Amino acid sequence: MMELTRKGEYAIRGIIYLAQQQPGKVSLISEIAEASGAPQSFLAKIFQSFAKLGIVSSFRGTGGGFTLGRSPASITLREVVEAVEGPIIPNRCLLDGGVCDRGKDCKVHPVWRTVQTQVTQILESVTMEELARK
Amino acid sequence: MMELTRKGEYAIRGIIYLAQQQPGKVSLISEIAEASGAPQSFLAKIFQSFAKLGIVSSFRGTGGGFTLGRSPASITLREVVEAVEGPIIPNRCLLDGGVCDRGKDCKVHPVWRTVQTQVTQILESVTMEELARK
DNA sequence: ACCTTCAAGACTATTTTAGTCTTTTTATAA
DNA sequence: TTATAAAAAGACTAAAATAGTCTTGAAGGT
Ligand code: SF4
Ligand code: SF4
Repeated sequence: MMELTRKGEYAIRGIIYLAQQQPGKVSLISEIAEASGAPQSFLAKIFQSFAKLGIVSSFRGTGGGFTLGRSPASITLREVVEAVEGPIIPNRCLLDGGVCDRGKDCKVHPVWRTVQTQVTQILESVTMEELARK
Repeated sequence: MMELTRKGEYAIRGIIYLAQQQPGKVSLISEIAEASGAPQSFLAKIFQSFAKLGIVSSFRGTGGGFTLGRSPASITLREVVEAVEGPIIPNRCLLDGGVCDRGKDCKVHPVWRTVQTQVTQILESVTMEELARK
C-alpha cells in the first residue's frame, strides 16, 4: 500500500542533485540522469513537469540545461512528489466531489483525511535545502 | 500517490458489515457483497485472506458463512488494510534489506520511515468496534 | 444422495507504470 | 547561414499491477 513509484524516486534524486550544485550552475539532463541513476529520457519527462511548475528553470541550446527555479529552502518534498505523482490521496473519496454514496456518515472517511493531512505535513516540512546537505 | 485500491476499500466495507451484525451471527458472502457494494467473487477472495489470518471465521455448507474471528475492538484498521494490501511501505527502501546503494547517508530515507510510522499509527488506532457504531 | 457454502486456482481485461523513440523548437557558435 | 546543442512535445511500447471472472473441488448439512 502507498508506494512511491520509480518516477517519484527519480524526481527526488534528480532535484536533490540540482540543489547540491553551485547556485546558478546549469546541469545537463544527461548529467543529472547519471548522477541519480535514472533513465535519461524518463528523467527528461520528469523535469519537464518541474519546469512547467517553476520548480526548475530550463535553458535550451548550447550551454543549456537545468537549474533550480527557486531557492532550495522554498522547495518542499511535498511539492516535488506531488509534481510527478499527483496529489496525496489515500482514498478516492478525498478529492473533488468525493463520489461515495455512503459518504455522509462514513466513519472511515475521516481516518483517510487524517492520513492525508499527516503525510502532507511530513512531506511539506522537508525542504530541498535540508536534503541537499552532505 | 498512495491510493487505497478497490480491494482495500471492499475489504474495509465488508468487515465493517460483519462487525455490525449480532455477535455470532453468520453472514453469507453474497449478503456481505451486496451490503458493501462489492463484486461477490472478488470479495470472496478477500475474505479468504481474512480467514487465513483469523480475522474472520468461515463455515462451509448449509448455514455456513462468515463471522468475525475476534472481538471487533481487537481488530484494527491497519490489520484489515495490511491483510489485503500488504505492509504499509511508502518507499521500497523501507522493507527487508532496503536495497539501495545510496541508503547509507540518504536524507530522504528517514522521511519515508516517519511517514510509515505515522500512517501505521493512525490506522492502528482505529478499531472495527469504533467503525461499526452507527 | 443432494444441496449449500466456502476454498483454491486458473484465467482475462483494463489500467498504470516505466519506459523509448522521433520530431520539433529554441538557442548558441563558427 | 549553417551546423550544432540542448530541451519540449508527443507518439509509441512493454511489462506489471489491478480488478475482476470462472471453473472445479472440498467440507458440511438435510
Ligand atoms: S465508504 Fe467511506 S471511506 Fe470508503 S470511499 Fe466511501 S466515504 Fe470513503
Ligand atoms: S535514495 Fe534514499 S529514499 Fe531513495 S530509495 Fe535510496 S534510501 Fe530510499
